[in-house]
Amino acid sequence: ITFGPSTDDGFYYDFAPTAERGPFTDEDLPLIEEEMRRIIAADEPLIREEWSRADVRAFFDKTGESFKAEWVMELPEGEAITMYRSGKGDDKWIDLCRGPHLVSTGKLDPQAFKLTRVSGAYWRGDQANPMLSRIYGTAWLNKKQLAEHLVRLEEAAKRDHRRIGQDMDLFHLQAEAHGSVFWHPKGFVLWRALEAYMRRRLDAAGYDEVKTPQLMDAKQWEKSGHWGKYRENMFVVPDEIPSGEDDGPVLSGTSDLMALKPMNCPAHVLIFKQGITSYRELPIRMAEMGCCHRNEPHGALHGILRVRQFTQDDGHIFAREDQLIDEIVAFCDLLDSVYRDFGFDGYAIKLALRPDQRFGSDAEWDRAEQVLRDAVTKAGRATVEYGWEELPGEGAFYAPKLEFHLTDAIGRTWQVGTIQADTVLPERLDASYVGEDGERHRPVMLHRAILGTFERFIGILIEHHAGRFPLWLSPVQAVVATIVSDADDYANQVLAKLKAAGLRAESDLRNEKINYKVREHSLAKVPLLLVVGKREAEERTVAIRRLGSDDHQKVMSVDEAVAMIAGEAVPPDLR
RNA sequence: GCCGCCUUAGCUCAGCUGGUAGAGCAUCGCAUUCGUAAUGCGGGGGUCACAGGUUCGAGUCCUGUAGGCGGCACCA
Repeated sequence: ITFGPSTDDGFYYDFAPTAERGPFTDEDLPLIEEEMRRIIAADEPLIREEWSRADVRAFFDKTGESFKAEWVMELPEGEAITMYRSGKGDDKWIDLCRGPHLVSTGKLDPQAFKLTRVSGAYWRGDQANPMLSRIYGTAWLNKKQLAEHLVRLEEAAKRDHRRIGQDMDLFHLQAEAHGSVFWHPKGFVLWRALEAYMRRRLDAAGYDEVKTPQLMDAKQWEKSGHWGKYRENMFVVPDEIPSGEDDGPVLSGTSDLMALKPMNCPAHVLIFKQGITSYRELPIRMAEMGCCHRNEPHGALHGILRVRQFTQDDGHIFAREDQLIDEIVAFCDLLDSVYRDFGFDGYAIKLALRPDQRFGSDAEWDRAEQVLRDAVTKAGRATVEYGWEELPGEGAFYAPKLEFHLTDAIGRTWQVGTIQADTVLPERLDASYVGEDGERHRPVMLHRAILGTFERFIGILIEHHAGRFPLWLSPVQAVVATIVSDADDYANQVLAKLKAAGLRAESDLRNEKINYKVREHSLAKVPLLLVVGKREAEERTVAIRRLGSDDHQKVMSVDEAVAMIAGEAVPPDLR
């Protein structure tokens, strides 16, 4: 049984495995390709026919194609249904398809397609249904286009953050802490640059930074609603290990339970609830570089883009209804400015609407969704350039979400930033402020993040820049490389001046040819190479080579060079 | 979690149908002081992911486990 929708760069077919014929494997692909070429070579006409729904149903019942039989019954009754037919005798083939098709199989270029992979996919995208065997392929007008496409894929693979993370010694992952990142010194330099930058931006935007507990009593998670809706994904521990028996931790029984926080919002509400808040104090913008744990399904983990322990640049804005639009617009502008500073000109904005499983009334959801919609429109970003679309059913259980997406090296999109208008959690956790009228009112809580998580954002940043970070983010900004050992002392002086200027610099005094050093530091993606030989040592100069520029070295005095580099290395928000 | 594939030296990989492990780079040592993308020679380095099994004999075959990759499902 086949279904063949097209994808961005090709097509896929789903097959229902049978008792005799299990799921397809990689080994099947060449055989199937060969068969496809044979069909193309046969140059069979593809004939369109119109059938009644009942006839189609009867046909698939007869051939035992139960999935198609099920499918066809959902097409409109009175309309003609198109079937395509080709071949004769043993090769006879007929199938349900909306079309259109080529007039004949021979119109295809037999060398311009390739089957790329097999995978499983649930029938109708539902985990409760049987799994079909899916074959992906890519198809082009001619052999040359196909070859170019395959080269593009190879190029993209080189930008993979996992590849670059290893090559540049930024981080690693290992089974003993599966789903959590080991940040190496160079990777953590990036992290710290990001963190320092975000902290400055948030300070300037009127946020107050806080720090909240990793572990909280399960009862608190029950109140917030996470225990009911999210427990599967939470790491739970007993708050006391029973003594006397050395049977190890007990996760049931009389011990009270604690849970590692999967998000920071409830803790922020608890801070908000300390004391009494006046309407005059709103909005309160609370920020936290919050480390969270989520027990994600194994198959969901992906490099550092989807992990089980991560740190969010989280924040919650407690606001009055009349402040919401302005706050959301201000957030959109802040986020835009941040993304641009990191070199992302393009990103997509989606509005994720109420899911089936949710808290709160329909009226609240109507309002919350409309506030987000209005704010994006007011910010001028509900447009095609921003890939604006609404996603029914994709919201969080407590609030609709604006999602901000960036794209990885091979074109997959990842949600990074978000802002969510939530009335449910303030209600459940009984957060209130005193209004102008002296009465208690519920604030709206805007959950928001710009980077999303440091892990994912750094992963995307790596792929976006292919490891060639802007100077202010580069783990190693400059290397002073000597040509002869007579220049060692001078090189050390240059290095000291770079470090005194606050730059991340290293020296390379090894007894190696300059060609070797240039190659090595270029491959390591060091943005600036300061070459010093006998001549520079005598003249107190350096020859600067920029990454990627072939032999356009500039010679200048050390002080001039240090001042220039220090100027370029200033983070964009401080320029 | 589901489907398929993968796991050999620090890295990238080779090891035919089972006969007891190899290369390049990296590392270490020696020589070389050489002006913008790889200087030469030599040395060291592996329980072949882990645990069982089949076999006279397993990197190679089988089973299980753990990771990884590509999808699917999930993503508060």
